[in-house]
Amino acid sequence: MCGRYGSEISPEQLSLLLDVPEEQSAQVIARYNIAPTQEAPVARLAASGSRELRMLRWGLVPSWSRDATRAARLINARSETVAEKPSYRDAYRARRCLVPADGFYEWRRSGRSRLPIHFQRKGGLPFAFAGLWERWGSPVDGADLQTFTVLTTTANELVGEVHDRMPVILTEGALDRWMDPRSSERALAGLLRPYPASQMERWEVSIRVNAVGNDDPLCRARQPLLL
DNA sequence: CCAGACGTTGTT
DNA sequence: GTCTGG
DNA sequence: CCAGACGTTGTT
DNA sequence: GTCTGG
Repeated sequence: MCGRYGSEISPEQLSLLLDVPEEQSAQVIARYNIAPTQEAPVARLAASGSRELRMLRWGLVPSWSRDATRAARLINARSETVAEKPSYRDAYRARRCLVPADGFYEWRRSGRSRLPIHFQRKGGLPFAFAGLWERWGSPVDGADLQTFTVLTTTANELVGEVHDRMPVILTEGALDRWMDPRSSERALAGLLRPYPASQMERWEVSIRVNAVGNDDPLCRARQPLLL
């Protein structure tokens, strides 16, 4: 699965990767420990028909939710069932998005402790998670909350040694196909595959990434072997 | 008909 | 909002 | 995902 | 153990 990630991508790279205006990507800062309930940049189709980059909250809240308090639960959507699940199916049809990143964390349980491992494309190349976004308006106070979730699939061999699920990573042509409103459901399903293990790398990092308040390059620094 | 769920993960 | 269970 | 709270009263 | 907040 994917419950934390990082995005150290320059505005130029972001605009190139996502096809969004530079005046929007220029506002985005590098992050090393993005956690559920926090705001993060997401590329989506604007009303004009072109793409826009907007800050949305991680943790999808379905439009029919009574309240937004359980949002932090829906940080991931299983790609195998996303087209049918009531919480996701409308967004899957009409509100797919791209979540820029250049790495993510998985935790290995060792007794009582949880040891984080950083995963990235070889060389740290940027990519996008396949995402969905949703709009929720409180009937009471007129709030307009916009949220997103990250799709997951079966883990590849590299991630599988830690967890059986991993986020869906999109690169190159897959980004446009994911975002194309005309893509068939069959075509979309074909994109929701594990990214090849041969094109990824991983290493252990410090448990300082466990605390959401730590958000700096040290979060992804290689952890020297400790006794 | 109304009431209640609607999700993922991990662990047992 | 929509579906399932009672 | 992990960390931290999980309760009430009264006082500052 | 379970829920909420970040």
